Amino acid sequence: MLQSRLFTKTRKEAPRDEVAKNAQLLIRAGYIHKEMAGVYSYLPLGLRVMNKIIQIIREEMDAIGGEEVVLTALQDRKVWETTNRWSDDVVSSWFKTKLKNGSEVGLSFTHEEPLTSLMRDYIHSYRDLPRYVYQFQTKFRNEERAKSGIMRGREFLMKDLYSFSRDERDHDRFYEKAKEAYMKVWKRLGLGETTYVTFASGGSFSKYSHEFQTESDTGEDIIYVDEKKKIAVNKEVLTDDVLKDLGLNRKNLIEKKAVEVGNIFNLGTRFSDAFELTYVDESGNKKPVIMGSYGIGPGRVMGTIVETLSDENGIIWPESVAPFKVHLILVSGKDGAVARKEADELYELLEREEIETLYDDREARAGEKFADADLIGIPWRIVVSEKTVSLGIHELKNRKTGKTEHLAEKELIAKLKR
RNA sequence: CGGGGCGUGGUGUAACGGCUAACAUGCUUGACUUGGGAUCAAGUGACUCCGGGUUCGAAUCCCGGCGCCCCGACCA
Repeated sequence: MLQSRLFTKTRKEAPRDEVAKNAQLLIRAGYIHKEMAGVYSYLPLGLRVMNKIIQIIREEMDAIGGEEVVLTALQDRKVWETTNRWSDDVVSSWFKTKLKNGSEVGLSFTHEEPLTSLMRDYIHSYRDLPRYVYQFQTKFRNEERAKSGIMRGREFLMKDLYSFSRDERDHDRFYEKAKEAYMKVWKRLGLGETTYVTFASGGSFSKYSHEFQTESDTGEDIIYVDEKKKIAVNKEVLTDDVLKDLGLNRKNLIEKKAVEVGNIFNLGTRFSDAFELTYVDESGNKKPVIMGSYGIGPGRVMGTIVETLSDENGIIWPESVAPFKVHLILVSGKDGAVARKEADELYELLEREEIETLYDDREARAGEKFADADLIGIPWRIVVSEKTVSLGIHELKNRKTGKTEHLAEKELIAKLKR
């Protein structure tokens, strides 16, 4: 993509009303735009990152048998009255509005109810189980206090998967698979080293739920990590009994602040009972479906990556989610035509080789372009200037390590194609 | 929802109750320049968040509203 075609621009200063690093950098670099407190639009660069995060999650959900859908954001009051979760006294974060005829509808804050209700039309027999249904969908939550940039918003995207199993044994088996899939997701997103499976409160159907907590000072949670065992316990449930139960020793635990990037929990028959979602087994017995819920917030993931992986000059995206793989920068001297021609040709070559490239073809000084490139944070930078043209080499710099190398064209392409 | 802070050109800041609201940046034009946000020149851009009040006079003081940020509580 030609940078001159990008309508967003970088800015030197962050807006006064943003304190969180994620929002400051993402706004300065032109990834997002703030509409109001806790509500952000995603701009071309931001959308590219978001789509990559989504795709990684999608691939891992598909790999464990997920079937993707998109449910509606407008929600039927009746469905929520089934589980007694319509009232504002029970769920305070509802956004509600009215149809022209006066009847109330809600804006989805989660989807257990509508999906359970929907699945009643499709699950009747043990032959219809198990099912793993997921979506990427906007959630609306009337947070009393939005904060930390894109980390806690009033409108945000969420991947939520719901499992429908015939019994606890099947459910547990999938639950473990989902846990592993989640760990793969963090690894692919560049958060593998700092994200821990964390034991948290479980509710009425299991002793624990599991949160996926990424170390970060902006986090709202306090977790206690056993680094050897790579597991953690949320402070909320930390007691001697729990430690004993999990086989952990208080002495080995390190306190850390962390961001909850995902969570999974056993819903048991809470929703299937309420909606009478049942199936008939081989012997003709009617049984309730066992459900589970598995969430990840892609926007929060994006914010967490920026919080975790950035330096004083800007963002440092992992290759897997970077908006582009390569930032090609033209530095044109007195007679810019030669360098420009060379850069144009290299850009075409990179495009042909399907290496995602942002080409800074603008007429601007080198320093400004470098500063922009650091801020935007694309992993690889190629500089084409009079110097590189006259030497007949390609200069490749790594955003993360700062290492620069000089390569012939073939080597360059080979390296970037990996 | 309790407590605190703050609303001034697009952005970041300044201005004792008193001159035409200043500076930087951005943007436009030109010159010079092209390996780390250069330099110079000329322009552009604000009903000082909204509404009321006090005063000869309000960006500044008072009241109300709206918005934003932070701490805490809450977080299906």
